Amino acid sequence: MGPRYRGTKTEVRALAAFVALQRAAESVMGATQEEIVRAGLTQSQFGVLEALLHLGPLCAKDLARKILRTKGNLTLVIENLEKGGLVERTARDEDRRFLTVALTKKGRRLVAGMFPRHAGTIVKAFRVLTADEQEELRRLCRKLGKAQG
Amino acid sequence: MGPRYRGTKTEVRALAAFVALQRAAESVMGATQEEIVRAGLTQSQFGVLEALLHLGPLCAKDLARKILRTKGNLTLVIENLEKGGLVERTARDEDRRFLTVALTKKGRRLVAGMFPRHAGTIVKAFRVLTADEQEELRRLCRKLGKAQG
DNA sequence: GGGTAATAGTTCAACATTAAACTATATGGG
DNA sequence: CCCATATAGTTTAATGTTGAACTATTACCC
Repeated sequence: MGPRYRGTKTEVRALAAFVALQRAAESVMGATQEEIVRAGLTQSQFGVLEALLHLGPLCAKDLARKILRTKGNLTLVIENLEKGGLVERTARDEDRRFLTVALTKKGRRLVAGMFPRHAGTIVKAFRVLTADEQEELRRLCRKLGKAQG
Repeated sequence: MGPRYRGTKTEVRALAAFVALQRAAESVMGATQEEIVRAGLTQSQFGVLEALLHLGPLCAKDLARKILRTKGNLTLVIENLEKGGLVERTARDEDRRFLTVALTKKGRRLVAGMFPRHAGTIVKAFRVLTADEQEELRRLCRKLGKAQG
């Protein structure tokens, strides 16, 4: 009903890019969602397991940064993973403020088993882009992501 | 500690692009977060107001699609906006299953007042990219987003 | 027309998420 | 050593989010 907002070309360009960016990210995330739910995990839980698989044991703070959540949230996520016997945490001796979170055998088996299908889903989603386009997208996104914290 | 997962080139390329995509989206969202919180809104609430400002009155289902949330969630988001006197909903006469959600004067004033700064934040975040890069990013993201739902 | 399927929205319970206050540990300068 | 400061993690309250079951309305079709 009301008159639409009309921005400058610069604004329109950035806003359009931003909307597309959000939707693309949501779209690919949605594609991976089903497998994760089927395994009885949340996105955050899977994100933690995946990070531990690829990077080895990490402290909670690093995990929070990796999966883009708050510290407070990580406490719960790790707790729930621990209840499921998928990770274990131990205080670090050098600095007892830190916890080292590591995969258990069961956790490693689970996430390692899920990963090929997970990667396949993402590959499939990205197949609408050529290899060069994927690399260009990555380059542009990295520039954008690095610009802030 | 365990050996890192080593995927094929194709997998590595798609996964790297996906991670960068998520982080870029999070990064820009984070930049806009502060203004939204300061206005006493959530991301979802602001998303609804923004959609209504740009597109005019919409039904809850369309709003859900726009802001990438579930119907059930929209019930609450709209309810909270209504409590704040920012939107009003009226049953549509042609089809009484539909609600028409529209901005009130107060709601319009709020979101229209916020928008320039909001747009400015996004423009600023995207300034690390040239105009051409922004358009290329948009093109790639749209391809990716359209591929699924 | 009446029954069936489809669609819009609501409700509800379970859970996730955040921000802020808090505890515990470490660091560094006087 | 002691105090101030910083950092990692936890707790708590408020709120957001989802998915599934539910109601209400409409569309379709025999």
